[in-house]
Amino acid sequence: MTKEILKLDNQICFPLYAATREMTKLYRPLLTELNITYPQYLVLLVLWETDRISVKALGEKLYLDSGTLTPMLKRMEENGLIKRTRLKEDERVVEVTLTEQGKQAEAQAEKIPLKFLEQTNLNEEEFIQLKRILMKMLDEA
Amino acid sequence: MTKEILKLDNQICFPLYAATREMTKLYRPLLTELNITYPQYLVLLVLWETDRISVKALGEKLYLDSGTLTPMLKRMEENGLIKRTRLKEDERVVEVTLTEQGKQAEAQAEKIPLKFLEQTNLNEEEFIQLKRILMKMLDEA
DNA sequence: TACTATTAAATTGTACACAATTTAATTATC
DNA sequence: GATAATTAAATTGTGTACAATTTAATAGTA
Repeated sequence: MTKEILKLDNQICFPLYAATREMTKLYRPLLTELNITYPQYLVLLVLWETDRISVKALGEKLYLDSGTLTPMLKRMEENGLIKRTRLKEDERVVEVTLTEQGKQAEAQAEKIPLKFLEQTNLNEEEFIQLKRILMKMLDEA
Repeated sequence: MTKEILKLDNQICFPLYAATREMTKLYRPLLTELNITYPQYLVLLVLWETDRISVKALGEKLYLDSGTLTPMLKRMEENGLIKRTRLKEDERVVEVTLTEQGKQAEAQAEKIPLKFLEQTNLNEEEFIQLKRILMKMLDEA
Protein backbone atom coordinates (compact mmCIF):
# COMPACT_ATOMS: atom_id res chain seq x y z
CA MET A 1 0.00 0.00 0.00
CA THR A 2 1.47 3.28 -1.12
CA LYS A 3 1.72 5.95 1.52
CA GLU A 4 -0.79 8.72 0.84
CA ILE A 5 1.99 11.26 0.84
CA LEU A 6 3.64 9.53 -2.14
CA LYS A 7 0.56 9.45 -4.38
CA LEU A 8 0.77 11.52 -7.55
CA ASP A 9 -2.58 13.14 -6.85
CA ASN A 10 -1.33 14.37 -3.50
CA GLN A 11 1.73 16.12 -4.86
CA ILE A 12 1.83 19.89 -5.07
CA CYS A 13 4.91 20.10 -7.26
CA PHE A 14 3.62 17.86 -10.00
CA PRO A 15 0.76 20.22 -10.96
CA LEU A 16 3.27 23.05 -10.85
CA TYR A 17 5.57 21.17 -13.21
CA ALA A 18 2.73 20.09 -15.51
CA ALA A 19 0.94 23.45 -15.59
CA THR A 20 4.14 25.23 -16.54
CA ARG A 21 4.59 23.00 -19.55
CA GLU A 22 0.94 23.34 -20.54
CA MET A 23 1.33 27.09 -20.26
CA THR A 24 4.33 27.17 -22.58
CA LYS A 25 2.36 25.01 -25.00
CA LEU A 26 -0.22 27.79 -25.21
CA TYR A 27 2.51 30.34 -25.87
CA ARG A 28 4.32 28.27 -28.49
CA PRO A 29 2.12 28.99 -31.52
CA LEU A 30 2.12 32.70 -30.63
CA LEU A 31 5.90 32.76 -30.36
CA THR A 32 6.61 30.67 -33.45
CA GLU A 33 5.34 33.59 -35.50
CA LEU A 34 8.24 35.59 -34.08
CA ASN A 35 10.60 32.64 -34.52
CA ILE A 36 11.43 32.53 -30.79
CA THR A 37 11.00 30.14 -27.87
CA TYR A 38 9.50 30.94 -24.47
CA PRO A 39 12.84 31.51 -22.70
CA GLN A 40 13.93 33.69 -25.62
CA TYR A 41 10.70 35.66 -25.23
CA LEU A 42 11.65 36.30 -21.60
CA VAL A 43 15.02 37.67 -22.71
CA LEU A 44 13.25 40.02 -25.11
CA LEU A 45 10.84 41.16 -22.39
CA VAL A 46 13.84 42.18 -20.29
CA LEU A 47 15.58 43.95 -23.17
CA TRP A 48 12.46 45.84 -24.24
CA GLU A 49 12.54 47.34 -20.76
CA THR A 50 16.23 47.89 -20.19
CA ASP A 51 17.97 48.32 -23.55
CA ARG A 52 21.25 46.74 -22.36
CA ILE A 53 22.11 44.18 -19.72
CA SER A 54 25.00 41.89 -18.81
CA VAL A 55 24.66 38.13 -19.08
CA LYS A 56 25.06 37.90 -15.32
CA ALA A 57 22.29 40.42 -14.55
CA LEU A 58 20.05 38.77 -17.10
CA GLY A 59 20.65 35.42 -15.42
CA GLU A 60 19.71 36.87 -12.04
CA LYS A 61 16.45 38.21 -13.43
CA LEU A 62 15.50 34.95 -15.16
CA TYR A 63 17.07 32.50 -12.68
CA LEU A 64 19.31 31.10 -15.43
CA ASP A 65 23.08 30.60 -15.54
CA SER A 66 25.64 31.15 -18.28
CA GLY A 67 25.48 27.48 -19.20
CA THR A 68 21.92 28.06 -20.37
CA LEU A 69 22.21 31.67 -21.49
CA THR A 70 25.40 31.61 -23.54
CA PRO A 71 24.17 29.16 -26.20
CA MET A 72 20.67 30.65 -26.16
CA LEU A 73 21.96 34.19 -26.67
CA LYS A 74 24.20 32.95 -29.48
CA ARG A 75 21.14 31.53 -31.22
CA MET A 76 19.27 34.79 -30.76
CA GLU A 77 22.24 36.66 -32.18
CA GLU A 78 22.36 34.36 -35.20
CA ASN A 79 18.66 35.04 -35.71
CA GLY A 80 19.35 38.76 -35.75
CA LEU A 81 17.43 39.71 -32.61
CA ILE A 82 20.26 40.76 -30.31
CA LYS A 83 23.92 41.69 -30.23
CA ARG A 84 26.53 40.44 -27.73
CA THR A 85 29.41 42.78 -26.95
CA ARG A 86 32.30 42.44 -24.54
CA LEU A 87 32.68 45.51 -22.37
CA LYS A 88 35.82 47.64 -22.92
CA GLU A 89 35.88 48.60 -19.23
CA ASP A 90 35.73 44.99 -18.05
CA GLU A 91 36.49 42.34 -20.61
CA ARG A 92 34.92 39.64 -18.44
CA VAL A 93 31.47 41.09 -19.01
CA VAL A 94 29.32 40.48 -22.08
CA GLU A 95 26.53 42.95 -22.62
CA VAL A 96 23.40 42.10 -24.55
CA THR A 97 21.54 44.68 -26.62
CA LEU A 98 18.69 44.65 -29.13
CA THR A 99 19.16 44.95 -32.87
CA GLU A 100 16.72 46.98 -34.94
CA GLN A 101 14.88 43.75 -35.68
CA GLY A 102 14.78 42.93 -31.99
CA LYS A 103 13.31 46.32 -31.21
CA GLN A 104 10.70 46.02 -33.91
CA ALA A 105 9.62 42.62 -32.61
CA GLU A 106 8.07 44.41 -29.63
CA ALA A 107 5.25 45.80 -31.74
CA GLN A 108 4.46 42.31 -32.99
CA ALA A 109 4.60 40.93 -29.46
CA GLU A 110 2.09 43.38 -28.04
CA LYS A 111 -0.85 41.14 -28.79
CA ILE A 112 0.71 38.02 -27.23
CA PRO A 113 -0.30 38.54 -23.58
CA LEU A 114 -3.95 39.11 -24.44
CA LYS A 115 -4.05 36.22 -26.88
CA PHE A 116 -2.58 34.01 -24.18
CA LEU A 117 -5.14 35.14 -21.59
CA GLU A 118 -7.97 34.38 -23.99
CA GLN A 119 -6.89 30.76 -24.05
CA THR A 120 -6.83 30.25 -20.29
CA ASN A 121 -9.70 29.34 -18.00
CA LEU A 122 -8.58 31.27 -14.91
CA ASN A 123 -10.39 34.38 -13.76
CA GLU A 124 -8.69 37.55 -12.61
CA GLU A 125 -8.95 36.70 -8.92
CA GLU A 126 -7.23 33.36 -9.54
CA PHE A 127 -4.44 34.99 -11.51
CA ILE A 128 -3.81 37.42 -8.67
CA GLN A 129 -3.75 34.65 -6.07
CA LEU A 130 -1.55 32.41 -8.20
CA LYS A 131 0.94 35.16 -8.81
CA ARG A 132 1.06 36.18 -5.16
CA ILE A 133 1.82 32.64 -4.06
CA LEU A 134 4.43 32.02 -6.75
CA MET A 135 6.17 35.29 -5.95
CA LYS A 136 6.30 34.27 -2.31
CA MET A 137 7.90 30.96 -3.34
CA LEU A 138 10.48 32.86 -5.37
CA ASP A 139 11.20 35.23 -2.49
CA GLU A 140 13.27 32.70 -0.65
CA ALA A 141 15.02 31.41 -3.75
CA MET B 1 8.25 53.19 -23.49
CA THR B 2 7.46 49.53 -23.01
CA LYS B 3 3.78 48.66 -22.77
CA GLU B 4 2.89 47.69 -19.23
CA ILE B 5 1.55 44.39 -20.46
CA LEU B 6 4.99 43.41 -21.77
CA LYS B 7 6.92 44.09 -18.56
CA LEU B 8 8.50 41.06 -16.91
CA ASP B 9 7.04 42.00 -13.53
CA ASN B 10 3.55 41.96 -14.98
CA GLN B 11 3.79 38.47 -16.41
CA ILE B 12 1.97 35.61 -14.74
CA CYS B 13 3.72 32.84 -16.64
CA PHE B 14 7.22 33.91 -15.78
CA PRO B 15 6.78 33.31 -12.02
CA LEU B 16 5.20 29.98 -12.91
CA TYR B 17 8.19 29.05 -15.04
CA ALA B 18 10.72 30.30 -12.48
CA ALA B 19 9.01 28.80 -9.43
CA THR B 20 8.86 25.39 -11.08
CA ARG B 21 12.59 25.41 -11.62
CA GLU B 22 13.27 26.65 -8.09
CA MET B 23 11.02 23.87 -6.81
CA THR B 24 12.96 21.18 -8.66
CA LYS B 25 16.15 22.70 -7.28
CA LEU B 26 14.85 21.97 -3.79
CA TYR B 27 14.06 18.39 -4.77
CA ARG B 28 17.37 17.74 -6.50
CA PRO B 29 19.55 17.04 -3.45
CA LEU B 30 16.84 14.78 -2.02
CA LEU B 31 16.58 12.84 -5.29
CA THR B 32 20.31 12.58 -5.96
CA GLU B 33 20.51 10.23 -2.99
CA LEU B 34 18.25 7.88 -4.95
CA ASN B 35 20.18 8.56 -8.15
CA ILE B 36 17.07 9.87 -9.94
CA THR B 37 15.85 13.13 -11.48
CA TYR B 38 12.55 14.88 -10.80
CA PRO B 39 10.76 13.48 -13.89
CA GLN B 40 12.07 10.02 -12.99
CA TYR B 41 10.69 10.52 -9.48
CA LEU B 42 7.28 11.18 -11.03
CA VAL B 43 7.48 7.90 -12.94
CA LEU B 44 8.29 6.08 -9.71
CA LEU B 45 5.37 7.77 -7.92
CA VAL B 46 3.06 6.38 -10.59
CA LEU B 47 4.56 2.90 -10.45
CA TRP B 48 4.45 2.72 -6.67
CA GLU B 49 0.71 3.16 -7.03
CA THR B 50 -0.07 1.07 -10.08
CA ASP B 51 2.55 -1.66 -10.41
CA ARG B 52 2.38 -1.77 -14.23
CA ILE B 53 1.50 0.82 -16.85
CA SER B 54 1.97 1.33 -20.59
CA VAL B 55 4.18 4.09 -21.93
CA LYS B 56 1.12 5.73 -23.42
CA ALA B 57 -0.86 5.74 -20.17
CA LEU B 58 2.18 6.98 -18.29
CA GLY B 59 2.51 9.79 -20.79
CA GLU B 60 -1.10 10.79 -20.29
CA LYS B 61 -0.65 10.95 -16.54
CA LEU B 62 2.55 12.99 -16.71
CA TYR B 63 1.74 15.04 -19.83
CA LEU B 64 4.81 13.62 -21.60
CA ASP B 65 5.18 11.94 -24.99
CA SER B 66 7.22 8.96 -26.12
CA GLY B 67 9.95 11.27 -27.37
CA THR B 68 10.64 12.19 -23.77
CA LEU B 69 9.66 8.95 -22.07
CA THR B 70 11.43 6.38 -24.23
CA PRO B 71 14.98 7.58 -23.54
CA MET B 72 14.16 8.39 -19.91
CA LEU B 73 12.71 4.93 -19.27
CA LYS B 74 15.74 3.37 -20.93
CA ARG B 75 17.97 5.22 -18.49
CA MET B 76 15.85 4.09 -15.56
CA GLU B 77 16.07 0.53 -16.84
CA GLU B 78 19.85 0.78 -17.12
CA ASN B 79 19.93 2.02 -13.54
CA GLY B 80 17.98 -1.03 -12.44
CA LEU B 81 14.82 0.72 -11.26
CA ILE B 82 12.30 -0.51 -13.84
CA LYS B 83 11.76 -3.09 -16.56
CA ARG B 84 10.30 -2.45 -20.03
CA THR B 85 8.39 -5.32 -21.63
CA ARG B 86 6.52 -5.53 -24.90
CA LEU B 87 3.05 -6.97 -24.43
CA LYS B 88 2.40 -10.39 -25.97
CA GLU B 89 -1.25 -9.47 -26.60
CA ASP B 90 -0.34 -6.27 -28.45
CA GLU B 91 3.22 -5.90 -29.56
CA ARG B 92 2.81 -2.19 -30.08
CA VAL B 93 2.55 -1.62 -26.36
CA VAL B 94 5.48 -1.43 -23.95
CA GLU B 95 4.62 -1.95 -20.32
CA VAL B 96 6.71 -0.55 -17.52
CA THR B 97 7.10 -2.35 -14.19
CA LEU B 98 9.24 -1.93 -11.10
CA THR B 99 12.25 -4.08 -10.31
CA GLU B 100 12.93 -5.16 -6.73
CA GLN B 101 15.26 -2.20 -6.43
CA GLY B 102 12.57 0.11 -7.76
CA LYS B 103 10.11 -1.21 -5.21
CA GLN B 104 12.56 -0.82 -2.38
CA ALA B 105 13.24 2.77 -3.35
CA GLU B 106 9.78 3.65 -2.06
CA ALA B 107 10.83 3.20 1.55
CA GLN B 108 13.73 5.56 0.98
CA ALA B 109 11.48 8.07 -0.75
CA GLU B 110 8.99 8.29 2.07
CA LYS B 111 10.80 11.12 3.76
CA ILE B 112 11.14 13.23 0.60
CA PRO B 113 7.76 15.02 0.65
CA LEU B 114 8.19 16.17 4.24
CA LYS B 115 11.80 17.20 3.71
CA PHE B 116 10.67 19.21 0.74
CA LEU B 117 7.88 20.92 2.67
CA GLU B 118 10.32 21.89 5.40
CA GLN B 119 12.28 23.89 2.88
CA THR B 120 9.38 25.93 1.54
CA ASN B 121 7.92 29.10 2.93
CA LEU B 122 4.28 28.52 1.97
CA ASN B 123 1.65 27.73 4.59
CA GLU B 124 -1.00 25.08 4.24
CA GLU B 125 -3.67 27.48 3.04
CA GLU B 126 -1.39 28.70 0.27
CA PHE B 127 -0.57 25.17 -0.83
CA ILE B 128 -4.26 24.36 -1.07
CA GLN B 129 -5.02 27.49 -3.09
CA LEU B 130 -2.02 26.97 -5.35
CA LYS B 131 -2.94 23.41 -6.07
CA ARG B 132 -6.59 24.25 -6.73
CA ILE B 133 -5.65 26.90 -9.28
CA LEU B 134 -3.03 24.76 -11.02
CA MET B 135 -5.44 21.84 -11.25
CA LYS B 136 -7.99 24.14 -12.85
CA MET B 137 -5.38 25.20 -15.40
CA LEU B 138 -4.66 21.56 -16.16
CA ASP B 139 -8.34 20.77 -16.51
CA GLU B 140 -8.58 22.32 -19.92
CA ALA B 141 -5.28 20.93 -21.12
C1' DT C 1 54.93 44.37 -8.09
C1' DA C 2 54.19 39.39 -7.82
C1' DC C 3 50.81 36.37 -6.10
C1' DT C 4 46.30 34.98 -4.69
C1' DA C 5 41.45 35.26 -4.82
C1' DT C 6 37.47 36.41 -7.07
C1' DT C 7 34.51 37.12 -10.85
C1' DA C 8 32.03 36.56 -15.56
C1' DA C 9 31.48 33.74 -19.50
C1' DA C 10 32.22 29.88 -21.89
C1' DT C 11 32.66 24.98 -22.24
C1' DT C 12 31.63 20.04 -21.36
C1' DG C 13 28.59 16.51 -20.45
C1' DT C 14 24.04 14.69 -19.07
C1' DA C 15 19.05 14.84 -19.05
C1' DC C 16 14.77 16.44 -20.19
C1' DA C 17 11.04 18.39 -23.62
C1' DC C 18 8.84 18.39 -27.82
C1' DA C 19 7.82 18.69 -33.00
C1' DA C 20 8.06 15.79 -36.82
C1' DT C 21 8.84 11.56 -38.86
C1' DT C 22 9.40 6.54 -39.02
C1' DT C 23 8.52 1.77 -37.85
C1' DA C 24 5.85 -1.96 -36.68
C1' DA C 25 1.63 -3.88 -35.19
C1' DT C 26 -3.32 -3.95 -35.03
C1' DT C 27 -7.91 -2.68 -36.57
C1' DA C 28 -11.30 -1.37 -39.96
C1' DT C 29 -13.21 -1.71 -44.42
C1' DC C 30 -14.13 -3.37 -48.68
C1' DG D 1 -8.38 -11.95 -46.95
C1' DA D 2 -5.92 -7.94 -49.07
C1' DT D 3 -5.58 -3.06 -48.35
C1' DA D 4 -6.10 1.20 -45.94
C1' DA D 5 -6.33 3.60 -41.63
C1' DT D 6 -5.06 3.88 -37.03
C1' DT D 7 -2.25 3.26 -33.08
C1' DA D 8 2.02 2.91 -29.87
C1' DA D 9 6.86 3.46 -29.54
C1' DA D 10 10.92 4.74 -31.23
C1' DT D 11 13.82 7.88 -33.71
C1' DT D 12 15.70 12.36 -35.32
C1' DG D 13 16.80 16.94 -34.58
C1' DT D 14 16.62 21.29 -31.97
C1' DG D 15 16.50 23.85 -27.73
C1' DT D 16 16.60 24.43 -23.06
C1' DA D 17 18.41 23.35 -18.00
C1' DC D 18 22.06 22.72 -14.98
C1' DA D 19 26.28 20.72 -12.52
C1' DA D 20 31.05 20.97 -12.92
C1' DT D 21 35.04 22.66 -14.91
C1' DT D 22 37.84 25.88 -17.58
C1' DT D 23 39.39 30.30 -19.30
C1' DA D 24 40.36 34.93 -19.03
C1' DA D 25 40.18 39.21 -16.73
C1' DT D 26 40.07 42.04 -12.65
C1' DA D 27 40.59 42.98 -7.67
C1' DG D 28 42.83 42.29 -3.40
C1' DT D 29 46.91 41.68 -0.64
C1' DA D 30 51.39 40.79 1.30
